[in-house]
Amino acid sequence: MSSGGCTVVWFRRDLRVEDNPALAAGVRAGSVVAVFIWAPEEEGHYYPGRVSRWWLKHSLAQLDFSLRSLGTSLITKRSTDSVAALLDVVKATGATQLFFNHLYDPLSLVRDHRAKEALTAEGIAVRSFNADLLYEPWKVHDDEGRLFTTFAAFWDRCLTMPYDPESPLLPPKRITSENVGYGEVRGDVMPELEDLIFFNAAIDLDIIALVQFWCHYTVAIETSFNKENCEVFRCRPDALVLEDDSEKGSNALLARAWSPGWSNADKALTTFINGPLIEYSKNRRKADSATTSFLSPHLHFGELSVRKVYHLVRIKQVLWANEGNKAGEESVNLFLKSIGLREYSRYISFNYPHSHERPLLGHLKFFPWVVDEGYFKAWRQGRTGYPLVDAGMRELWATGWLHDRIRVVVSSFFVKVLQLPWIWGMKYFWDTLLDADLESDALGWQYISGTLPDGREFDRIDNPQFEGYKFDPIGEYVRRWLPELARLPTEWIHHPWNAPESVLEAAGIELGSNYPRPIVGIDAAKARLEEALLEMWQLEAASRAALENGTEEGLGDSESMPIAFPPDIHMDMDHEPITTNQNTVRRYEDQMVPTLTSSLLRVEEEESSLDLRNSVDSRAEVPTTINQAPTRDVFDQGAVHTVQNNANLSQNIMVGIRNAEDSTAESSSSRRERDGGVVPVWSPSTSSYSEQFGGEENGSGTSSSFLRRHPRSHELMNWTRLSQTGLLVMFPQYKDHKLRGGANAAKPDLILIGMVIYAIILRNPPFQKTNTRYLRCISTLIMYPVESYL
DNA sequence: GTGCAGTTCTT
DNA sequence: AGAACTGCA
Repeated sequence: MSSGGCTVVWFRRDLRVEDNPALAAGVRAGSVVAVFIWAPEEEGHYYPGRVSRWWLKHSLAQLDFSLRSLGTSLITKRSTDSVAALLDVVKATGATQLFFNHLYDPLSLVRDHRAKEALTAEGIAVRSFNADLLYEPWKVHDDEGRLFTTFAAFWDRCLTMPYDPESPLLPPKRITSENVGYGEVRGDVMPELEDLIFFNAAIDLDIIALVQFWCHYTVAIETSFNKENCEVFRCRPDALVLEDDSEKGSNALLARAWSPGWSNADKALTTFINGPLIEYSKNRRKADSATTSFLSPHLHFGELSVRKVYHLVRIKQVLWANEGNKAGEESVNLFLKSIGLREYSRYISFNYPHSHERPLLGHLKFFPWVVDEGYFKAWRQGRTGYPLVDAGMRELWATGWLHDRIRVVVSSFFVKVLQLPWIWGMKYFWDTLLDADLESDALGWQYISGTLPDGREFDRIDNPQFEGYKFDPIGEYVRRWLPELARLPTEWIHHPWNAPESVLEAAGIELGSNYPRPIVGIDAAKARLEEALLEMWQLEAASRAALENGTEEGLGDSESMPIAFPPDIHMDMDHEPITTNQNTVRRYEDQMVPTLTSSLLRVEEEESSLDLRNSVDSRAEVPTTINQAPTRDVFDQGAVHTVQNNANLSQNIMVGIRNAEDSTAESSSSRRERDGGVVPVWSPSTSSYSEQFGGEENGSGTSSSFLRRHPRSHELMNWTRLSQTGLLVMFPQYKDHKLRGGANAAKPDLILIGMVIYAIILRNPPFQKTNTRYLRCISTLIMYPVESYL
């Protein structure tokens, strides 16, 4: 190979252009081919969950966007074997070097080693860098060169290392790209538009992102329609199928609370450092506060460099220290500690590669876990009977997010009260958390489970009732996520099982039907835990004896069986077939899932109130009345009322979208706006909408078969034939808009809007039956962000 | 300085 | 649960 060959920069969990050492080195060396390989099968049990893939998808899109503005683009490949895919890329481009940044989870360590060997054997120069940590795991050890086994000592050493973490690198000014590999992956225009639709439907918070997408797509659409062919999109990251159709509806909601991508990450960091950081230590106690950094998903995907975080935060700390601001200084220490825990999780993972599947303390492997899928399910669904735990689990399910405190509460409950194997809980976190991170979560669960040298004592049980009053003193958080308890006085909110009958009645709660009784009593749990520990020590002693007698071979820690994985969990685990049994109440409970409402969507007043008759009525058709009362009563008050009205409309739309995607879905996601602008409502999810719009009750009817019959019906439309005046007839409210100056220039914009709306209609049979007024509501929803941009 | 009660934190 | 820390007499 000639020395002038280009460099392949292999992106993984370092999806940023700033402070990316591999990219920077590649740019320095000449021209660059940026590659991302999607090979989730390599992750085995840890196939990324729905929300995690959603994040990745958008993060990749933004990385691609940035790379494009620098002169290259991101080539994405779908593969089942990353190393083979890399070899392909190298061969196709004639690259002579491969650069990438380190990862520290066991799977990546093995894979990256393999990549290094395979490519080196082909004569490729392979170099790897540290982009994920302040200090590489092999650089931190005590004075005798031994590894640390407790966090405090580890972190102390990190903070007193003789040299500072590397300073962050600036983004490259431009990237010389190698014009090979283009055209290899060809998207067509319609899948792109689908993304746009969901993007738009969910965007109204993030104008910046909209502008980016808007420019990007407008150009693309103009070109494609002038040419009458759709090959403008090449090598788009979206060509990877990171979310399937049944997931898009739920995912659309995530975009309201989160903005993936490295430049958004950067903004989030700035916002945090200039805002909540100073109060970090004061506020960290509340479960519901919006004062955490919200940076974890950004950090997981490497959109943000920890070194940059570290340096910026330290600068603030020095500043506050000089001002004598004790609280601010303390806040920074605390925040850095959580960065330190992330650091430590990599350290542990690297040095003890089995830490994600095996307790670090040997004797714990003898603990007799309770293998009870019923408990497991109750926990996942937030039906354990302990309000704080249930509220947390429902928030997790609905939003993919949990405050750290609540993570501790629910996982500690899982391990200590239910005594389910922690690996199950970890797997569920992996599947549902937006910031799912193997190393961090393994560390967290090991800590909670007491399987670390410095973890919690194993025989300690935290009482969710007391924790409840500690983290959620007035029950605000519980009421938000468990509307069925909303009318319960604060005195009883964290222990409804003690409340007098009259109080429960007044609150509309019937324990055991409306809201469950505690699944396990704390005292019973304590007794069982003691027994289990006794058994564990006996087993351990027996095993040691057996080992000493040599009657058992190879029972060393390194060879013991890891705990088995849970039976398959699906994100949509609530999708049980609707049984036709007579027990309506039970049935209703099982299907109780969150749905979204939002106050953020702007709808013209009159329109919404009219159309809401429909949706409210349809809700009344839900086959139970038990929960109707509390839900309504809570929200049918004053100002909240209008909020809910608007919210219902959006809910209707979202559910409509979802039903079209997956008509069996009884569930739709819900979310919480960080600053509380949204009222979530728990409602029975029985397919009232598909009923209303002509589906059978089990939803397997119209909508899905419509899509089956017309899988790509939206492609049949030739958009160039839509006249501008035609569009203005459809959407007269925009006739006064000066769209990008000049009538001709306006056309692509209107076409785009038209396409979006039309595609929504085509994809959603419910809307086909609605009138034009409703249509205009929808267009208003979609146009709102466009208007702000224009 | 001492003793006590209440609080806060534990990776 | 227990150590460490607070405020107060």
